[in-house]
Amino acid sequence: MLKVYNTLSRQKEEFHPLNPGVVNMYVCGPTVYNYIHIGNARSAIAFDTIRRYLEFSGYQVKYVSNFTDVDDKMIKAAHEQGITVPQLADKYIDAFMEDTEAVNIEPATKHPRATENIPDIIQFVSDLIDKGYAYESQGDVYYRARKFKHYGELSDQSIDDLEVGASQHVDESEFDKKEDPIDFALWKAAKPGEISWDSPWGKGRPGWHIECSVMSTKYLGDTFDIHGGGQDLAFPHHENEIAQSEARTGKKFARYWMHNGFVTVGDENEKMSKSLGNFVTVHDIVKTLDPQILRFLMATTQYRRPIQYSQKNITDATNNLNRIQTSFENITYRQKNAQIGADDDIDEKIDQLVDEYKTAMDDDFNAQNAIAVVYELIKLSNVYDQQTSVKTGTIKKIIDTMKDLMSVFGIKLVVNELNDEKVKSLIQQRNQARKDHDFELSDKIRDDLKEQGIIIEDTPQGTRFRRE
RNA sequence: GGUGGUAUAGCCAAGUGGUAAGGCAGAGGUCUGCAAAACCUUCAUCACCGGUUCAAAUCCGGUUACCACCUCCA
Repeated sequence: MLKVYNTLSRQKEEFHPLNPGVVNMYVCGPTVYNYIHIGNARSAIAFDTIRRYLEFSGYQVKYVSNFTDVDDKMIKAAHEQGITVPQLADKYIDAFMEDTEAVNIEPATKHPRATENIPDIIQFVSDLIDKGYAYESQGDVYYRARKFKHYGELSDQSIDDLEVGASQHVDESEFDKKEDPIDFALWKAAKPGEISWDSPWGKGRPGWHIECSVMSTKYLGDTFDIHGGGQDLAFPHHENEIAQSEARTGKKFARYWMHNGFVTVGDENEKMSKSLGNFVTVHDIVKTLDPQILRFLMATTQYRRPIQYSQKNITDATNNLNRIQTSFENITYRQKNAQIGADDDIDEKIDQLVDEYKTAMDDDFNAQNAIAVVYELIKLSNVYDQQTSVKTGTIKKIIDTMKDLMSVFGIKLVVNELNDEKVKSLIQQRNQARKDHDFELSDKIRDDLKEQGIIIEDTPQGTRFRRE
């Protein structure tokens, strides 16, 4: 039985989707004014891994993730680069797709953009005004936070304890337009020259939170199963989404709220963020780092835990992934000279490991425990590999299981085919030299191949080789 | 000030009452012509203080440190 930590209740709950067998989930995507940094990637990887495990468990998943393609930062960045807001959005949405593909993130079922849903947003805001939850003020529209009786429940804040302006990011000029300082903008009047859309309140654009309420309910229904995002979005973004959506529909909005932990940098474990300027973009990092390693590091850390981005952690991840990959290639090689049939006791042990893996992941996607099970499978495989007699059926089961379990983490295990005739002939020469006890020559051939990045290993089944 | 989170070996990290998973790094060994890969062995009393209990990393009370959020953030 899958259990999920629900931020709303602050405990693990049994997971039962609204419609049996189907999971509808929405994950807050980025504001597309820059390349995504590895903190954004962590969030995307965490929820992609969750999605993959849900699918592995037999659910059909509808996954919606938005692009926020208009807001103050977009307008500012477009102005600085001398391009329009839509041009800026297109540029970084393309980059997003490229970067997320590199770390093997499945495209969402739907990637809606805020600017493609302006009529729905205007309708949504109008509905809130009609219901008395929102009011127009000098071309802006604000939400009466205090009127929504559940306000603060997600972040466990009582309205009176919210210290207005504590983050020092509030625009002072807004206070004059609000009935109450905790009210938040649904619609913002355009300043001269800014991108805008016509609305009943004059020319303007959506506020920050509204687009997620509109797009999630539009594509997934008034009530859906999982809403995810980074921990920093719980307040105010998700709190406001709940207030907007439930005030409008009178129904429960998201049923399970899931928040991923941060990527931190430096000895102080400081949060990586665009505003602090201490970020590394995926775009840059994949130039020097195999994206699979980044994916492995992030997917095998439990999603609520922080991840320290450090050379040490990258090195560890590299070593671990190499170990899995090498074991996979070795057992694949061992199919040579395997006999027809299966070893039932080994097959049974593999089934047990798969069960342990599921138990781990069913516990709020405990990837740390799950990957520990994969290491047990690796060990089992390595030991089996060295038996004098092995069976094709069991080897196939090992290979398939490794692939399946790793693909949940977004890691593709493939054998790097090396069909270089020159290499093969060098290996033949080397083996002849070894037969002749000309170890000087055989070692030279091995060293030369190593310089080309090809590793030679002698086994009882022959000489196997792989790329470094 | 309010709220949430974290503190386990050199590093990463699991573990919510029964005597510390796993990985990396390190040490020793086996296999090998030598290697490589692999396997085996080895490596901690769990931030601090007090309490409950036959028994606590795990529960309770207190202390300390760090991180995050409190309308820009994944």
